[in-house]
Amino acid sequence: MAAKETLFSPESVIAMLRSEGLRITKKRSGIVQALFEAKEPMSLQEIQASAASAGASPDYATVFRTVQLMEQLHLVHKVNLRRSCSYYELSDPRKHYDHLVCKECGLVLLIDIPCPIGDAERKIARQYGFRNLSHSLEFFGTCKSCAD
Amino acid sequence: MAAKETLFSPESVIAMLRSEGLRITKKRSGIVQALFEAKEPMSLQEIQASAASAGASPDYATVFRTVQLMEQLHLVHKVNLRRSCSYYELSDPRKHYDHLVCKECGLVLLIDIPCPIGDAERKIARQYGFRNLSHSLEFFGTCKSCAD
DNA sequence: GTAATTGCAAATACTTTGCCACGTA
DNA sequence: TACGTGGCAAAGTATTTGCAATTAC
Repeated sequence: MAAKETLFSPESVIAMLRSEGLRITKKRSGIVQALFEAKEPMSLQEIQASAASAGASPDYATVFRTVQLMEQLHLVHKVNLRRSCSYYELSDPRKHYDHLVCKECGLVLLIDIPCPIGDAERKIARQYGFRNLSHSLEFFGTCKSCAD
Repeated sequence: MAAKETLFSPESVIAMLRSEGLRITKKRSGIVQALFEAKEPMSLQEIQASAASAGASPDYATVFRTVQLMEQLHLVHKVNLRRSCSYYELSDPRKHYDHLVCKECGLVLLIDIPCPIGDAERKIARQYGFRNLSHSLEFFGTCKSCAD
């Protein structure tokens, strides 16, 4: 583990992949880029489409394998949108990725609350003996337009 | 909506299903029973297996449809375990179902923190104009035994 | 040049539906 | 009896893998 956290950017992620002995290809860069441009969690198909429109045109299997790799390296994680496929987003350890989801229309908003979880997280880590805690927090409800 | 919350038990869930005009069968009772006996969120397969070992032997499709029904009635919900299939657990409206998951071995613990989310939930509801908010909160980390 | 990576296509897994026999109310 | 429910089997969707061609280093 690094003594000092490096900046979390496409470049730093690429550097991390490289330092794992992985090769940097146009496809992989495109996938990393797509994840960084995301406004909300993406399905593998969405990642593929975004990477495609940015010049790289990775095969679906390539997206799958790259995301899987990044997941193992804790660079991305799955988000629960209560849908039928998996959604992924970056895991910047210094950021919160908490979401607000409309159960009716599927709208997904990224919310930046002053995170009431930090304290609880530390408490839980201590109490249960867990390390490297992160969390996944999603709120589900009915948005304004759908309430009408 | 009932003026007074009834006890959340297999019987009350059965009663709710009945009051929706649904028929109570051995299969459905078995599925409800399985969910109540669960120590952690269950996949459809696990629900099926549990119901089977308790005497009912519902078809997978039956489990799927029953759980889907219960989900629509807000009696169960999906939980994000960052795995490839869906996991379900009961939705007792008076309880929190927050989880602590080990990323290494898959251990899942139900934690009962004094819920620091309630306040945030109300704040978010107001700020974003959402109604009927509920949330899903999971902590991911490395458990004590896996840290060795 | 060597070994990792990619695309293709197939295999697997999970989810969802149609239809008729069956059982509950 | 009437209509909701269950099982079977198939269809639909998402995930995962094998292998030969390709490409980064």
